[in-house]
Amino acid sequence: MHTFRTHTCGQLRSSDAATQARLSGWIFRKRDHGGILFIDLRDHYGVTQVVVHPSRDFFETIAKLPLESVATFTGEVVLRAPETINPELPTGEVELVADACLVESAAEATPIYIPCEEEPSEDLRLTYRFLDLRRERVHKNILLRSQIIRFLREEMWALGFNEYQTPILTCSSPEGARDYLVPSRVHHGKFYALPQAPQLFKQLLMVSGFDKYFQIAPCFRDEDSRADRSPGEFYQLDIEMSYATQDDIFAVVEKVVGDTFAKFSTKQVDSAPWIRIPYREAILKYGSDKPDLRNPIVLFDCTQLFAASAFNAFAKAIESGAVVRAIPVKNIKSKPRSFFDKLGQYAQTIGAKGLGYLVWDGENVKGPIAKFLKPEELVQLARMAGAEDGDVLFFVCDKPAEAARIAGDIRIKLGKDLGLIDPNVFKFCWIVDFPFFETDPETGAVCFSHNPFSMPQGGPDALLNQNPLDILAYQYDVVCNGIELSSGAIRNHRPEILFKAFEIAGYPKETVYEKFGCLVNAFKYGAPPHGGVAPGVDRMVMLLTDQENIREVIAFPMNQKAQDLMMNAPSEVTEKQLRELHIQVRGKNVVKPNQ
RNA sequence: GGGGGGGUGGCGCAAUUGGUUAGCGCACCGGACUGUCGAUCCGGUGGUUGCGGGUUCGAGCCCCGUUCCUCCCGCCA
Repeated sequence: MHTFRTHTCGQLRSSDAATQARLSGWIFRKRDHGGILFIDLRDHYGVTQVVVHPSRDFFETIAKLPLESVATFTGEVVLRAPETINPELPTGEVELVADACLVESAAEATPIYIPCEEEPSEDLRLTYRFLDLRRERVHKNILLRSQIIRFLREEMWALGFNEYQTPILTCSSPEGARDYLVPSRVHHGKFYALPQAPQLFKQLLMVSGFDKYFQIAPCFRDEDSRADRSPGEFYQLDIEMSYATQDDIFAVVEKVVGDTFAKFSTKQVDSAPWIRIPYREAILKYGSDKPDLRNPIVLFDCTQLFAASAFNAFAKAIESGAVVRAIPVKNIKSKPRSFFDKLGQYAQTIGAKGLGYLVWDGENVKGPIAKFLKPEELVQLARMAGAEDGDVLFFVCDKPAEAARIAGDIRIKLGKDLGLIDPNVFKFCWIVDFPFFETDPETGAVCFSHNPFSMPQGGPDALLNQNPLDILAYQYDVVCNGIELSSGAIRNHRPEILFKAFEIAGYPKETVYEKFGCLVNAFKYGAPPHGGVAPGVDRMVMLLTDQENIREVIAFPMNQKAQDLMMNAPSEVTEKQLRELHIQVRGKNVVKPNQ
């Protein structure tokens, strides 16, 4: 009688030699020598080599058993001969010599070969996600996600925050993203909505006196996806604090997010406090409100210089409202003509009318637009850019928003193409001082630029006495390596300021009550000043695992068209279900009864 | 809604830019092999090149339509 200890496939070491062990797992790889069979047995914890000798009665069975079948082996842990040690494996100094074997579950040939290094197509991976998740890279991502979420909770608890749950079935909110609607069976013709964020609830918790709230909160938005934005649903580390200033909130995020990045990555992480960049400065210098600060290129404006220049293409555009943004790049004069041509072509594909440039070459300044500029203008540009021999200035001329977008895009492309971006650092920044109002590009009327519930800087006085377009909000974003991690704000907890703000945006008091009655009502009964922030969990994990796509860090993601290919969601429902919900579907996608 | 890229055996890719029988690696099947670890060696099965039409002596490649995936713009307070 042997006594077997059950081990994981990542566990056995040389110290376990000569003991009896039981291992269960998937048959990851087989090496069949006819006279001896090696099996790499895999589970969540690792891989261990199992040796099967031909004298065993299960030898033939195992030799023919397809990969990815699940089996349990028992036998002796044996120290490997020195020349057969596998230094790649933590378990590589030993192997299990199988005495007995039980096939737990024979597999069919899998559509995805689990040890493969090439990426299977997205469709296939999502349809067979349960197999895709067996692959080491994705499996590790999901495990790391779990560990990160645990760490985030521990950090929040350590700072005195408590986690509270908020409803998943709530009411549709008139602002923001499209809602996912859920029809009510009991209330004919009425709908719940899934929360875009627990925004109102966390503010109401502040009114109720829970002064330090957090939640790993699911959020639902019916908007189109991007590589860093999963369709339908995502998770936020939702945070709200009473009596907090903007600096207090920043300190919490710098601690929690900073610690998390330091713990789960070997990359260099900015120490607190992180750089703060006013919104308008970010648009000017980086062409974006989510700048990648690893990229050394910093844009600047040279509208005035070109307005007075003899370069009519720009001068005329400037007369009708265009601006000129310069993109300075160090030491690329030796790039071939094709480099500049291709960049110009790229600029056109993203909507630029052209891409002028100047090359500082020794004593001369060359380039297609050089002949239109006077020597003193070139000197002035060189001074503005700090341009020296070898440097190049690219120019984008367009309406302000377009010029910023295009120049920002080219800045990013140059950063990537020229290898200017250090892959081994995380660069954080706060984007602050968002404008409270903006003009609607279509109607020209004043409207909220971002979040109507944030506190205007300067309070009621600013609302009464300042030009609305000059008013800034206590509103901020956290950006890391060009990815927006989080938005937040100090909230407007005073009804009279809220009413005034909505009045400027053209809404009467009644509208505020109608749309946001619950919040305003709650604020009437004594509301603490409060503010918060909500770093995106998926995006943090994405950055920490160096993934280009957010699907890589979500166990069961939907595809770009918001379909779950594995579960076949969304799906048609029966007529009975629809009848109960008082819903009639136009068109043909209705399943007949009893299906 | 718009723009870019893509769809070739089960999987990942190629096809000298319109030219012979559509190749390669992995997986799979059969055989050999007692120390491999992405085992190796020998042999084999498997393709209506997403779908429909067109141009041509000839189409995986060109044209038109359509569909699916992906990236981006719009959108995401």
